[in-house]
Amino acid sequence: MDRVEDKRAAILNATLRLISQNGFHGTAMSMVAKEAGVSAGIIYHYFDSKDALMDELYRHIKRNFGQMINESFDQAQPLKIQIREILGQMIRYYIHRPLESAFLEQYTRSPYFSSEIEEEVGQYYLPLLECFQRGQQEMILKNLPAPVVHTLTMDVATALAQKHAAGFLTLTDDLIEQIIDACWEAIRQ
Amino acid sequence: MDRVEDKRAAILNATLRLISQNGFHGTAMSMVAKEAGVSAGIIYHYFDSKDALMDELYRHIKRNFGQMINESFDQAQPLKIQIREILGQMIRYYIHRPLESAFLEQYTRSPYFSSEIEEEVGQYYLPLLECFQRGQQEMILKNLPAPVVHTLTMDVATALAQKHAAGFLTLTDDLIEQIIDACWEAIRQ
Amino acid sequence: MDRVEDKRAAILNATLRLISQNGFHGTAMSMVAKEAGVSAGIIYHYFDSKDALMDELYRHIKRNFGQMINESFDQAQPLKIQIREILGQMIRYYIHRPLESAFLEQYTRSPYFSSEIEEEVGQYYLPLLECFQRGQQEMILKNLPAPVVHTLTMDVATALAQKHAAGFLTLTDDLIEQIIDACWEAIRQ
Amino acid sequence: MDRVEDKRAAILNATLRLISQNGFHGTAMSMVAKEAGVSAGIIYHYFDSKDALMDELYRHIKRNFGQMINESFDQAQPLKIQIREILGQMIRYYIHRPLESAFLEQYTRSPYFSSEIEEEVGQYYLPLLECFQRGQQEMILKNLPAPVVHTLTMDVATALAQKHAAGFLTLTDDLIEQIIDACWEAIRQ
DNA sequence: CATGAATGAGCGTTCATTCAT
DNA sequence: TATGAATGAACGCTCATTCAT
Repeated sequence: MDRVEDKRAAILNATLRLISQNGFHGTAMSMVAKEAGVSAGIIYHYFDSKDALMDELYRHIKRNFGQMINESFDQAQPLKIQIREILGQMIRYYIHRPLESAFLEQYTRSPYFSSEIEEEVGQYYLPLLECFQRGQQEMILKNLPAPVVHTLTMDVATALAQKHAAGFLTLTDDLIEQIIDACWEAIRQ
Repeated sequence: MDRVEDKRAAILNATLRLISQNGFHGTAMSMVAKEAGVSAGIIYHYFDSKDALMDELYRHIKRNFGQMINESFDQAQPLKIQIREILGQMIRYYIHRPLESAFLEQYTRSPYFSSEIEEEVGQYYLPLLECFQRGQQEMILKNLPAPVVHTLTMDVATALAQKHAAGFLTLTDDLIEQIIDACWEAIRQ
Repeated sequence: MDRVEDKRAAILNATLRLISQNGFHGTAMSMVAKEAGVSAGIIYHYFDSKDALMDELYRHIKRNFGQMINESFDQAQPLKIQIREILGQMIRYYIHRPLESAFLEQYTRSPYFSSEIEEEVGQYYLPLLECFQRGQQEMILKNLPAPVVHTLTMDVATALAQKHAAGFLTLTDDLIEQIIDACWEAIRQ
Repeated sequence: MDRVEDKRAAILNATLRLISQNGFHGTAMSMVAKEAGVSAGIIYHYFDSKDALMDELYRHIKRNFGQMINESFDQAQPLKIQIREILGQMIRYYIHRPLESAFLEQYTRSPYFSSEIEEEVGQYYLPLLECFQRGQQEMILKNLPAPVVHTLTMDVATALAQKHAAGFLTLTDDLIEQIIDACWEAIRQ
């Protein structure tokens, strides 16, 4: 990885750390610069604006998450096992990445959130969507709209990751398994 | 209700409307004043600061919600019916109050959110908590920590209310019933 | 004149002084605030933006100039005397107001200058235009387009006022009379 | 012309084009670099600073103009014809070079404009000045100070060239002749 | 109680200039 | 010579908060 990519990545990482702690409003560009160890001006060499930086970070996180999900498919397994496995990956992913989950919660409730970007990152989740659709066709899952399924799984995961990070809750491996079971019960037929 | 309370209430209502639309960052105190039909200065007679106004609004909403929940208890019913009824009230409450649910989502992810206030508003939910505890003792509900149950019910409700308000989803009465069923399946033994 | 108008006027005057010395680029809003003896923020209470402040100042100066010109008409005089009189007023006006003439020169060559505002302030000059038109109809003046006449009179006046202010030239009353004669010779039939 | 001079000239040309369109304030050094097809850093190899670049461009234009004027002298003609010829050259020069005239108008009203540079470029105009002086001695021209004569001829030319370029006026050959006549009438005895 | 003009720190962003390569 | 990433001071502007009236 060359210098240029290092600096770009440093800015994105600093942004992630600060936003998850202080929110969008509480994170000044000058703070990002300081945290990343660069000057204030150079951020605008890599990103057009604060908004563009946020959008880029969102895409980055969603892309990583999508890749992880796609890699975890085991087509040899029966659909029920596949779906439970995906569910577990999703929940564990955010629980082990409190910064990312805090950022996503902020982002999706902010004016930055737009249909265009949603459509763009949506492509990373086509295999996942298809899997859930097959689950509904084969009567393994309830016939709920995709956003509802999304809420009953991923939104629950990010919310719990936040509570864990904030100290309202301690997520042990055992408890994580129980949560996976609960989510599965919510969406299964 | 006298004049003083009218003005206080007008400020709180204006704040709710603006925050749910524009977020904390997008809502200037001068906008609140205009929306409420009062001068900018007088807000500081009723509230110590912008933060205090937000905290007060949070308490107000949580108090209302708590009252509604407490009023809906029907002790004559068996516990299972009681819990399902509460579940339905919780979900319907936020789905029919998109402003409140938008505000809560913003607030709980912001730096305003603190343990002290959580503890304070927690008192309104003691009967509810007790009911869930009995459900767990009687083996009707899974033995999950309170914040997890909270996430699987109220957080799901606020998230879906938001998606409904944003147009990503249309919540019919039928779909609401299905969501209630899903939440019940998630938490029941 | 009340306090509010005093402060508005103080800001406009400070702007005029600074722009005529330093140009648009060289005049920061913070300098205007300091020069006017007010805080930086309050300027935005009276004017929407730096651009709007400049536009307002331009309108202000053009309005004053137009009033002066209109008041100097003496309909009892023959047209030739009237036109020479107007010419003298125009030239003297800017020569005695180097700040205004410096501002106008800056403004008319800047991106602020727009057809809409030109049209708006143009109304103050209808009697003047009409007078020149009659001069052309009566074969007293050359049949030149209005912008050319404008250049041969007002633009010459502002340019000379600038050179006087910059010390490249000393404008005595005698010299001013000679300049009036020269402009008259340029436009007369 | 070698590479070095090519690059220097490219930077000066790019600057002329951009300044005439966007003004000093609207022309960033990075824009000059892009327009000239060079890197931002190299400009500082050829010019000490942005100010020095502007000064150099001013000298360049004034030198060209001076050369043109000096070459157009026809000593065989009577003085009156010579002066009228020079007048025509001056006016036509700027009218056919709107970029240069736009730049000059910006420059002469800016903080860049200084007596030292004026003195320096003044040398290119000695033959011209001498010619006007002879005109005054021979009672062909009015006995006006040099800056006034300058304003009544060159400043009029640049102002009209600007109005032509901005579309406020259309300068036909006929009209240009009329303007030359008007300027002549202004300065002749 | 109530107003809204006033403050000033802080924001996102730009850009002339430098310097490691 | 030449590049363009990097710097950081300065800009226009916002807004929570105060205070004379």
